[in-house]
Amino acid sequence: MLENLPKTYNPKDFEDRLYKYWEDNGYFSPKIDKTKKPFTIMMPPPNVTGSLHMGHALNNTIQDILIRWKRMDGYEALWQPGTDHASISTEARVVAKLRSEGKSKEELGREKFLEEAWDWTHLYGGRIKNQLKKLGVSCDWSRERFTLDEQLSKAVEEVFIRLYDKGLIYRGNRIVNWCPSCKTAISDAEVEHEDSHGHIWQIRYTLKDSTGFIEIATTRPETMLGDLAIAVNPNDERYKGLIGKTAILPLVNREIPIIADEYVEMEFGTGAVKITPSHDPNDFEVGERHGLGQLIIMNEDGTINSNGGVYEGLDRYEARKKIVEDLEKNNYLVAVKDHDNAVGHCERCKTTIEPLISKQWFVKMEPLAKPALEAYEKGELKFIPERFGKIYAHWLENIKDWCISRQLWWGHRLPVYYCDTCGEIIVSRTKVDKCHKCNSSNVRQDTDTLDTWFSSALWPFSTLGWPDKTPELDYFFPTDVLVTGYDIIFFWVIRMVFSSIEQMGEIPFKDVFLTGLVRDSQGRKMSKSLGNGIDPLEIIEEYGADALRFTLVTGNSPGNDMRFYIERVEANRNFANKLWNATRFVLMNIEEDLIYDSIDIDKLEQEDKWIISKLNKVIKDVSDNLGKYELGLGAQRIYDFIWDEYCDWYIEMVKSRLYGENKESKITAQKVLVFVLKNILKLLHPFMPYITEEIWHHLPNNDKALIVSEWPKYNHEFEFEGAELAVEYIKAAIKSIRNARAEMNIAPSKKANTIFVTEDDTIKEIIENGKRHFMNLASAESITVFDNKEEIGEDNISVVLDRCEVFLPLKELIDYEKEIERLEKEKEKLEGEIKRVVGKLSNQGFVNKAPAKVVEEEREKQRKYEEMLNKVLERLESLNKSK
RNA sequence: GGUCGGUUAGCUCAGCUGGCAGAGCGCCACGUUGACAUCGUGGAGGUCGUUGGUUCGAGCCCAAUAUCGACCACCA
Repeated sequence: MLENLPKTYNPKDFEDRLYKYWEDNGYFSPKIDKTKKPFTIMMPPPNVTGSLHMGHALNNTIQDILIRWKRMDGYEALWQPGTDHASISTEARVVAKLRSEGKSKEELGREKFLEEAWDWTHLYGGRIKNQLKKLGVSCDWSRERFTLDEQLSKAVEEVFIRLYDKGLIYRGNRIVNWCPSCKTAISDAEVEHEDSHGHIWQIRYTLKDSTGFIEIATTRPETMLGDLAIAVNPNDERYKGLIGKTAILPLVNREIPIIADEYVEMEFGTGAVKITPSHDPNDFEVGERHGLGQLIIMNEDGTINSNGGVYEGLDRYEARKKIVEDLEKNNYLVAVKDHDNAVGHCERCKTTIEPLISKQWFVKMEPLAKPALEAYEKGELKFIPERFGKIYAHWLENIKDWCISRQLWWGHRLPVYYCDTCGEIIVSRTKVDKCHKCNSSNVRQDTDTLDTWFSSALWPFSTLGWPDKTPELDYFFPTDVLVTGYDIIFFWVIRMVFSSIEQMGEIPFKDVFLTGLVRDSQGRKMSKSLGNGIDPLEIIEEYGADALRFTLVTGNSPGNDMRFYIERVEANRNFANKLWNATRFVLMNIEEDLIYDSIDIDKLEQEDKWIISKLNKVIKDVSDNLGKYELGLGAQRIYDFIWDEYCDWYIEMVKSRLYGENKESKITAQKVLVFVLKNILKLLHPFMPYITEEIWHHLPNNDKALIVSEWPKYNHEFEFEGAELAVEYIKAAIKSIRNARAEMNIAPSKKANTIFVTEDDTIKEIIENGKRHFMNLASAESITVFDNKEEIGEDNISVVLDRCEVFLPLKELIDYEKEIERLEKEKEKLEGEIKRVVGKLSNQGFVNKAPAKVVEEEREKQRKYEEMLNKVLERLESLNKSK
């Protein structure tokens, strides 16, 4: 007996130790080996100051499964890890921290603030890395990168300058989404629209010539302070006479023109729209068309500015309230109606977005989007599941320019300088002290930083050393698959694709595997505010990383949200325990000095061939599943094989040989036990890396770690169809016998002579060969095989099988009422089956058109069921007679 | 308004190219044989949301419909 395992599976005993062992041995670090194929995955960089949540656990588990599989399958597998500086959220946290200390970012100044931010980063920066390690991720930590690393910053700067030089980055005064809380512009992708129940106010503007008035409708009355016109549709008969006239803006008393523009929809509201070019994207365009100019009425914090007259200083919502009151007081307000519309919110802080005209930097998207779309349309870029391709394409087809400047300090500062003397804009790789145009030294760098996603868009190549030509970039790029949540397709996936095409000339990855959300057991999104988040680390602590990993990849399909149930983790922990104990059994029953590395096919017995043949199929299926990203199916396949075939049947079948006298048979069983177990461990390793590696080191003849062992291959020598059929027949027979005994309440300990009656030579042979199994697994005391039942007495339990009948002469235990009941049930079942089969076969269409194989199978079923039914009827008849 | 998902056992979900409906949990009965009670054996439980269609054959394909959900969207 070999070194034993502890009696129960306790993952805490070895998980951390094994992780260190893998890492210390450099197993996570691939080499550049041109004789081997690379396989690369870029880890979506978590926020540097973030902490591990179920979403991370899910997609990192998936990535780890793929990486471990490919590594074993002979690839140089690089999994590139790192973290993201997450400008807006990190900055918000540092600002909040400062506020709690009674300080503000402004009074601290840029330099000091950045010091604070770096302190914060260093304080929390290692946390998520250590949490990921707990999960067992086999990424190459020696290559860890951070988006603010010097190298990556260089890449950011390089891309900015290249795009600027190509005219793809420009500065413009345009309507942007402004977050009054974060006090920065954000991109369209960062705005979340949410339906809200609001109001629409109908307001009367008097005409200057006192000939009447015009009524407009608005959902944001406070913006009237910035009105520069009223627009109507040129085809609107109601207003034809008013076009060109002047209206007086209520409360403000500004004179504004009534203009005609196609943009106005006659059916909506009153058919007349107030135009506020500085605070609404549509109005902005109308304003441009009609040369209305601009009037900004709001400060960056959402309060009304000095252009708002008496309303100056009020928050936008206070101003709204006050303005409505004043309108009402002065009889300008005609009506208020309930009105639902979608309001934009800041993705980070949920504050309502204020559309605001502002001078910002933009990336011109159309030329970049086009090839990104083509890559998808040509099929170079694939999505799993496919439906996400449409979402990707739809976004690209409707893309708008990307606002990339942020009024934040934490991030990549724009490499842009302004000459205050001559107004020149200088974009430069190096610090600029003097204007190259007017030679003035009155030059200052732009204070803005870039959108975080601008740097993460470069992640697939910046982490490999770009813009330098590095061997890593040459070997590992492009990557193979991206695994990420569907919620960041717009933020990240799309931007990586076009950035990569633009800078590298090719797509950054071929496949995009999208995961769904992990929700709580009630189907709610896990969130901090709800307090319903489940901490992966707590789960790992209690059940082990393997159980958590297995839970996350089974029981759902890619791209679908999943509910997280602790019961499922428990079930998977139990599975690990099952494997653990199966291994203990094997270890208790093998010999130390035996060589287990080869098995001799000639010496294999029936059940050996059966399990090896089954294993062979599992190897094929799991490999296929992994290749198609069907991780859940693959995991399930191994689970079933381990539990239902290896543990429930093979181990049970082989026990008698292990305890028996036949030395050679025993050795063969021992070798097969170990052989199959080793293969199981390999197949399961990507899913449950810890337990498999731990067990592996207890098995004999293992010279290297499981993590770098070879992935099993399908082997044609292991196709044993005959043995498979035979063992499956035996299994079915054992189940039927057990069933009959259980229904008759006969304890398994009560052994019975078991008499088989069959004329079929194949069946006879199977039974003869399977005697042992009936004795051990079907409570048989002895086995007898007869050609017919004449030699058998009357007082039996009978079990009808395919081409065979089994009799258990347990006279004193038989309750004939029950036996009849049981057989009646059997009869009904068979009659139902026969009805179905006969129906099918009497359909000429089926017989003529279905594949011959299918028809033949049905015929065979008909024969089988009818034969079995006859036996049941016979049996019932004789029972009723003797009653 | 547009697009896309889900609807299968009591619960949560699988179900690959159309060919006898599956798993885990839960439930019922029995079980301490030296791997495992984190277990074993047996069992109950489903008109695959509804209606049509295609097909020899539909959980799967098509069309409607109901319902829940997600995403996109500048109707003031």
